[in-house]
This record gives sequence, C-alpha cells and structure tokens, in this order.
Amino acid sequence: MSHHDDILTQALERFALQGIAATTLQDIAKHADTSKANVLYHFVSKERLIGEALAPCLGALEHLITEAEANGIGDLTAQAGFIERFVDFLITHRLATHIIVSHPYSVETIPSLKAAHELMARMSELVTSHTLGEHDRLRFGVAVSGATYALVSAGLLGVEELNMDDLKKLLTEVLLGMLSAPTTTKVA
Amino acid sequence: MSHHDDILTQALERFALQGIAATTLQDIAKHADTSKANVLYHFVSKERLIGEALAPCLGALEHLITEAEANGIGDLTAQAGFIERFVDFLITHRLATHIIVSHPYSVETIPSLKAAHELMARMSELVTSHTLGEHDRLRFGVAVSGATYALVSAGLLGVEELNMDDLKKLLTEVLLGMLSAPTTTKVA
DNA sequence: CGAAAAACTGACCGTTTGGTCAGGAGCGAT
DNA sequence: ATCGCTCCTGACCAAACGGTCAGTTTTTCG
Repeated sequence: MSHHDDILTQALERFALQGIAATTLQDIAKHADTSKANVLYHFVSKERLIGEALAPCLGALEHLITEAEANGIGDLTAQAGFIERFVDFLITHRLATHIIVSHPYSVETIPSLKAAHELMARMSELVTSHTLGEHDRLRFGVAVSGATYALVSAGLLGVEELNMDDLKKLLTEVLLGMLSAPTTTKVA
Repeated sequence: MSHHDDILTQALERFALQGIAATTLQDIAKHADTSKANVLYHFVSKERLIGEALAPCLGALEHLITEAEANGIGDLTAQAGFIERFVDFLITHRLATHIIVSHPYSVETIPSLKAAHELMARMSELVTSHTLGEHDRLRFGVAVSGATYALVSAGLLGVEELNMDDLKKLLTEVLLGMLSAPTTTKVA
C-alpha cells in the first residue's frame, strides 16, 4: 500500500474511533508511521483529508439513493431490495458511516459532512414521500438507524465474532422481518 | 434557574450538539451568559463538568439495568416491560444518551464516559445472557439502537413535529411490534 | 550517471485550548 | 463599618492545535 493510501486508511479509522475533532494530524501521522508535515503534504489541510476519506462512502450512498429514488420503495419487494443494498453499503463503508452518523449537527464547518447530511436528508425524504403512515415510517427509520448503529458498534451486541458475510445475511433477515412486522393498533 | 444549573444545562446541550471535544468551555460560557472562568469556578475542570452533566443519565440507566437484571427479560412480557421503561429513559435523558452513544470508543480519558460504556456492556450482557438465538439477539440490538438513534436525531425521520408523549407511545408500539416479528425463514 | 520531480522532514508561527490566579462585587451577620 | 463568604472576572500561562516553509532525501527516467 502506498504511503498516501496508508494515511487515508489510518485517518478514516482514527476519525471513526475518536471523532474528527479529537483526532489530530499528529495522531494520524503517528499511526501511519510518518510526520505531520507529510500528511499535510499529501492532503493540504485537515478538511480536505476528511473529504477524501469520506468520498468513497458518499459516492456509494449517492448512488444507492439515486437508484432508490428511481425505483421507489413503495411495495415490500422494493423495500427488501433496498434493504439488501443498504446492508451491503453499511458493511463496506461502516467506518465512514460511523463518522457521518456520529457527527450529525453543527459541524457545518466541514463541507463533506454537510454533503453527507444532505444525502441523509434525501434518504429521509425518500422514506417519507412514500408515506406509509407514521408507524411504518418510524419503523423504517428505527430499522435503518438500528442497523447502522448496531453494525458500527457490533462489539456491544455480542455478534463481533461473526464474519461479515454471515453478519450481512443475518442483518438483512432481521431487517426484513422487522419491516413486515404487523402494524399494531393505532394510537388514540 | 441558578447560574450553576444553567451552565450544566447548556453544557449538556452543547456536548450533544457538537460532541465533547468540539465543545470548548468558552462556548459553554457564552451560551450560559457567563465567563469561562466562572464555569471553571463551579465545576473545577472540563472533565468534572462532563461527569456532572451525565450523572443523572448514568444513575437512571444503572437503575434500569439493575432492575432488568433482577426481573429478567426472558419472556415477551418482561421484554415489553423493559422496552417501555427504556423508551421512558431515552426520552428523559436523550441528550445525555446521544453524548454517550456518539462517543463509543477511545474516550477512555473521560471517566464518566467509561462508566457509561460499562453500563452499556452490562446491558448487552443482559440481552446476550438470555440467549434467544442470534436472530432475536440482533433484532433486540437493532431495535434498541435504532430507537436510541432515531429519537436522538428525530429530525431526520420526519417525526420532529410530534410531542414527546405521542412519540413515546409510537416508539413503544413500533419496538414491541418489532420484537414480536416473525422469525423469517432461514436464508440459504 | 545526473537532473528534474516527487516525497518527506524539523523548525517554526499564530491561534486556541484547558486551566490558574489575584482580586473585585454583592451580601448577610456581627 | 467591616468582616467573612460566595460568586464572579480579566489577565495570564503552558501546551497543543492546524498550517507554512526552506531545505533534504528518495524516486523516476532520459
């Protein structure tokens, strides 16, 4: 692996583990076995480093959403397809996803995070527009959020020993089960 | 409200909105309409301020878990009772919960966060020990995580206009529905 | 080889951070 | 009035931050 890519990898991991603000360039440099100045040589600024680290995730998410917007997620079959692709996305980009979901607000100073949350707003819009009623909407939101968070900190759930393929299967099944759960009686 | 409590309230909100590392004492002071030095007069250090801000949440969580450990969460009825109390807890302490779940790792430098994650480990242990099979365990984890995250960033789900009582009812129903969802047929 | 380009570094800079400190304002009790 | 106590503040500090720069090593390639 090139030194350039190594820095990128370490940066992504440190950002996910400690948060962006708590991760210093010095820290990233140390983990990538180089100097802080070299990190800045390759990436110009911390902001751009964040941008490059999140770029693949944002690209994939954009693609996922655009596709879903075209296909719709109205019926259960379409939802199932979306869930499958989403789980795939989560597993592939789980570090970047963690960074995005743990920095939800106020970090408007970081352009790529802002872009990320615009994508999440689009996804929310996607879910909301195919109005399924409040129950189903919340159910979908809980399932998606839960999958994201559960995957990201899988260590808390006693599933860390699973390999990613098994986890993907398992998670997909659980989410599909949740979506087809019976709608409980309407609240007064 | 006393100035002391006002600082505490503002600190909790800033930590939840921006993360702990990105929130400066100056920032908290400004929002509490006082000086940084006064913040330190009342709370000695940033670390202790964090501790006092999270204390009520940690106390309630400890109580919730201890109770659940005593009662068990084996059958569906017990699970339902736990969910109800948990949703209550989430709504009451949602800012503090957000802080805890968005700082999952590495912040071992902050004692009260460490304590928080030990509590979450106990909760995970509680769920795991009543082994329900991998499906049910993951299902429970996704539901709990999802509820936490969905509540914390409710703005993303289009449910922000609901008041807390309705949200509590709705969320409880959705979670109960998820838990009683049929186990889908095993994937090949 | 040797020169240009790319990769890399230590020293340094301005700013901001958490934290200290000496002292002042307000106030109830003597 | 004045002591003692709590509340509060501006000025200050060392440390650490992101970032710059002049200069050195390493790589590439004719």
